[in-house]
Amino acid sequence: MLLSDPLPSKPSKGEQTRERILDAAQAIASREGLEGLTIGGIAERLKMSKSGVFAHFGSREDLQIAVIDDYARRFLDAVFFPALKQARGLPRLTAMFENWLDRIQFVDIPNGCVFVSGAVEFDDKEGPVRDRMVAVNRAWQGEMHKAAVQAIEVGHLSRDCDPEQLVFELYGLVLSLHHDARLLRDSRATARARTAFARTIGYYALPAPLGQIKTGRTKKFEEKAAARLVA
Amino acid sequence: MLLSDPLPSKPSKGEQTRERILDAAQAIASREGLEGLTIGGIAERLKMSKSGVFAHFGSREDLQIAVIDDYARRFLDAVFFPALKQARGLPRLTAMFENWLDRIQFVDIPNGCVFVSGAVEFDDKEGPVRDRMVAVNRAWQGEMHKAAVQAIEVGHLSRDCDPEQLVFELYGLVLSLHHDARLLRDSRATARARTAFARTIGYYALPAPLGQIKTGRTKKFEEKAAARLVA
DNA sequence: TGCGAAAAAGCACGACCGTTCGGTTTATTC
DNA sequence: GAATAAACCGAACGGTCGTGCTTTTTCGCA
Repeated sequence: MLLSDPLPSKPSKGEQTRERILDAAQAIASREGLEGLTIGGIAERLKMSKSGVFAHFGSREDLQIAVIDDYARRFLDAVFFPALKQARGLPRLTAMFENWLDRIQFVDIPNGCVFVSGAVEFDDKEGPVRDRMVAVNRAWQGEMHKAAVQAIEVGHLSRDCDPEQLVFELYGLVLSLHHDARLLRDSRATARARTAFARTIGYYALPAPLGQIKTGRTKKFEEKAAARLVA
Repeated sequence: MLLSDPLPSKPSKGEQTRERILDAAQAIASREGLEGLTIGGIAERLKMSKSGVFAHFGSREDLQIAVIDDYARRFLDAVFFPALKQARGLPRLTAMFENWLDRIQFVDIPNGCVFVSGAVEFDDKEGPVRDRMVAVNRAWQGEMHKAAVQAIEVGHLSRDCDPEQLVFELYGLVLSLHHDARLLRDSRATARARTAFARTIGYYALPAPLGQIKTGRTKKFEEKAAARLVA
């Protein structure tokens, strides 16, 4: 990948501001939730007119959906795809969780997580926004599930381990972290999530090679991860 | 406790409708969240005028706080106080979690949980509503913590068990249950939470008396619990 | 039964919401 | 540089929100 993206040769004016709008919307939705996202709020932040902002999306609903997609893209870019560089099994599963923790700690704790707030806001509101919310959620849980299955297949985790059960528990750790860190402002929450992850994995891990599995968190890895989070 | 409460001899008309308002507010806040709670919505549901509803609370904020307090009272009545009838240690801790699961399954899954939605809605909004939300949350986590400490003291759980860590993990199970059951509509979530609870407790439990500890869930207990949930 | 107080209603206000529309400015293409 | 298209603005509409005021209805009690 080159420094200057060659594919879209000239990002037109409209696409440029569309990106700026999406950025602003992302920032607002993080703090106020998808329901707190208003056209006027974006316009004020961007010093544009409401109608100017509105014209880029057919409706507020389409804007909310675009924010969800945008958030999902950033999330997967920072959490999932880098983990694919790790070997199948526990290294990859661990990398996914660790990247997730980093993302939560450095991005979602200060700003708020659209997955978490959106899940609560739309769990009872039928419609296309909810549908998209469910879709991206299932996609991420599906990747976690796949990684867990691979960890069983390669012999890192016991065959007694139910992958869906494991995903359920890991997801709960992140939700509890989000809850304690944001509502209760407990700075020890991240450490607790990490401790619980180790204990949970340790329970399902096959005893023999447990201590030998490398998680792939080298110094260079850490640096790259930190750089990704900024973007 | 008698069938007819003797203390407030005559519930005045005002207090009666205040209760009706609180009931309606509870129902709406469960589905729409505390931010979706509107004076007009309550008035419509109760076939009253907006101003008639408004007069019972000085402001919308006070109404939201009243809803939080009311929800906390019902929650503790259904989940916490009945568990105090169980012996200290694992029986009581287990009863608290099981009552919590029942509450989630039969009340919060269909309607939505104010603790969960409120935590997300107000984790970034400074003010008295957030403060109250934090207070009731700390109170409940504090009771869980106390029960965990007692379980260690009486020798049901290992001294290596960090009570705060345990509360963190149990809270996560309930959050994950709420997430999967409400957003993804996965009916197996309750079973997963129960499985994870057993595994977590099993990890910290002292090996010797584990199988002998009674959880106190007799048939009569189940009937009483079911009756409580209706109220 | 009547009277004072409490409760509810009626009405209006200012603020903000998403959305529409006609006109103006800016960018892109020949 | 002119012609065409895309981008943007400003004003306005209908609607909902919380919240004050004033009036009417209803309740509770002597």
